[in-house]
Amino acid sequence: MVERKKVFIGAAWPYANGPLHLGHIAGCLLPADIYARYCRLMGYDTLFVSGSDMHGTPIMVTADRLGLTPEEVAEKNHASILKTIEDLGISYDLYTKTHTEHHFQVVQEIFLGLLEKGWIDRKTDVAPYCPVCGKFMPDRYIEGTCPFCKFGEARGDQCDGCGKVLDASELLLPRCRICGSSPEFRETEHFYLLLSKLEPMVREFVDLRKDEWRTNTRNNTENFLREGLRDRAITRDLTWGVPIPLEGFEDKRIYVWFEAVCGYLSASKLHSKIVQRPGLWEDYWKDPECRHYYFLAKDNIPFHTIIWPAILAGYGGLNLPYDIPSNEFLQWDGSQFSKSRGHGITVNDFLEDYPVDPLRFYLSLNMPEKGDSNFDLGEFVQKNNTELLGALGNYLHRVVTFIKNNFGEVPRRGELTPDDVKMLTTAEELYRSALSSMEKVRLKEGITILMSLVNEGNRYFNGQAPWKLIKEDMQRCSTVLNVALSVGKIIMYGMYPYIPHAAARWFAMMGTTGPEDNEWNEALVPFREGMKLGMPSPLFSRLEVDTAKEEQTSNGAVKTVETENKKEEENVEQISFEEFMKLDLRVGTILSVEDHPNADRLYVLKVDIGEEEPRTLVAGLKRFYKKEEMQGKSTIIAANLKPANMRGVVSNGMLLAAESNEVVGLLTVDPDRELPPGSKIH
RNA sequence: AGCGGGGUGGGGUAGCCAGGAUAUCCCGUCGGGCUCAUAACCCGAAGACCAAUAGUUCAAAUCUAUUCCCCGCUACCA
Repeated sequence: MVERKKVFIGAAWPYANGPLHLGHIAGCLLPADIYARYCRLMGYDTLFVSGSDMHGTPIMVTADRLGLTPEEVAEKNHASILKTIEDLGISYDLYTKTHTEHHFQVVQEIFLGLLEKGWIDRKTDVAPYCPVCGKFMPDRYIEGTCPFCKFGEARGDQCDGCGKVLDASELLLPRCRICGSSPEFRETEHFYLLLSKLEPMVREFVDLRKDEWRTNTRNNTENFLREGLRDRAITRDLTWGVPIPLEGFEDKRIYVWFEAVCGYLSASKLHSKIVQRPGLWEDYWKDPECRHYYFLAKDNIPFHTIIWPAILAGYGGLNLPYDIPSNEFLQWDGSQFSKSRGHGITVNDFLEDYPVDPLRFYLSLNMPEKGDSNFDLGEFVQKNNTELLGALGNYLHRVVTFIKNNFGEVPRRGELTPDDVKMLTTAEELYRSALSSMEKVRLKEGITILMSLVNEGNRYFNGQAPWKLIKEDMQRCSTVLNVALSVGKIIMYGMYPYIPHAAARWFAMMGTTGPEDNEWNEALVPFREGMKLGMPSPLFSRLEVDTAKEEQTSNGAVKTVETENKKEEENVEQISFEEFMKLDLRVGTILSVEDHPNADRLYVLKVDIGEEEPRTLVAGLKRFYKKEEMQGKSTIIAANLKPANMRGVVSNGMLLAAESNEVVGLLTVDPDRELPPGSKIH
């Protein structure tokens, strides 16, 4: 007997700093699920896992702001993500999380393994330590004078003045950004993953596999390798994360980017435990025939093509990735989903208004496999109504209701005409071709092929016109309907990975069970003649854009931890008149507007505020104003703002502008009054 | 600025890696058919110098070079 093909499928671990939005779904969860369902249908021995990534600084920051513990924040979001996964019908064998004893153990095992083999080394470094705050400071929390250009506000990792990458210890006159006190440089010992030593193995792996990867996966990775790999610190002076399994490191944790990817392995092992087959995970991780697929968005590529393979190769004895189908981003209303800006919509919110399978269907058609794609509500509704319902749903429904009304059971197939044969052959061909697209993880192509089969079905049905045959030639009518129903069966087998809920409902209606594992072939076997049919009811319903809702969502009603928090911030604190008067607001006339030499979104302005020399200001208005539009305008300037270096140009003050929903307008001075530059505002 | 992706009929897209004869599909527009089906389905028509230029080739949307534009990431958005 031929051994079953084995497949491990991992979907990138969502970061538990907020609920999932549609972008996450389109980029990793959904494609991974479709692929997993496809694999099971093909009879592959499949393991499909993921989990929530719970550690790291951003979660700590959120926790601080909300007055919660990091664990509370992460758990809350984990719960929300779990709900989304369930609602979407993502068929994980296990969805777990990184903040578990089990995960700790697995990570620590890998860590120690690498240490033992010499792939991890400890290096003592001096790091800035703030005696007032009582902790080591992350690079971006320290500022000082750049040793190269003497710019006074260089950050610990990079100087904004000259753009040079810095080490915090190089800074002159360093200070803590939180309390302003000057940090001490204390010795701290950290562990480094010696990527420079692992590089040959990574390179070998990449060269072996890259030809089958998507363009963006390949290019991103090669670019990374071209610059050569640098050793990276994999521990941090933090308390939120996976503990280091060695004495003397109680105040340090293994950093997320090392630890989170290990989740694929820890989740696999946990799954074995849960199903009470302790050695099961080895089938997937130690059998070299098992192919590993990782589904992720493009921002995650190097972690899966370089770092994770490096860890695995260094540790030894475990399978490296096979394919890494990375997706571009799904946009909402023309721009990036963003939790912090409240742009986009969460899946949970979306599913309150619309059913799951139309969403899965639309995202499948619109998957950002090649380039960024846009989620458009109007288009979503339209695709649902015309393709999912109009073409697919209607085909199945017209066939089944016709049969139900006239036969009540699967009609007999008599002698086949060339038309019938052609229909059946086409159906089989397209079905096989769709499966082969899915095999190559060309999921968009797969569903498109299936939709063309739906088209063929409708055409056949129209051409044969069973509603006429029923009056003229009962036997012929019966055959046509049998063929049409068989085509429907094939379609729904093919569609099952994409719209599993609808598929299951349809098969239930037929009085059978839905596609089982290893049943892809069953699609080509006609339903048993004489089998009684259940009561047909439409699979999909017509949708409408709820305009009120749309208004709300496109205005950014993403219910995230962030926005909840924002609301609190909007309860603006009252300040005294004296405090207000601290602001030196002046009328300023914009003399000139130039592009910033080193930043895409910035202008450099010369503004006359009544001083001898015009002020130089930097403003991020490029997206909202043309140069000519700003030239000559009298606007309001905050004149006593601390100067700031904006990517190499020092800005002495700030233009005042109002913003609402991405519409930005400068505040200008009443042109009917003579108010010279420098006039004080109060 | 560095990196990645992309520019295809009115809108949204497929095809490009492995170059070939009428450039795909959905919507929209126009005309027709059908009446089994959730006003769904089917047929036909109009509409694209495949971003631009140069090159390779018997042959280019597809390969090469250059340019322009869009999007994202990084940075930054005072």
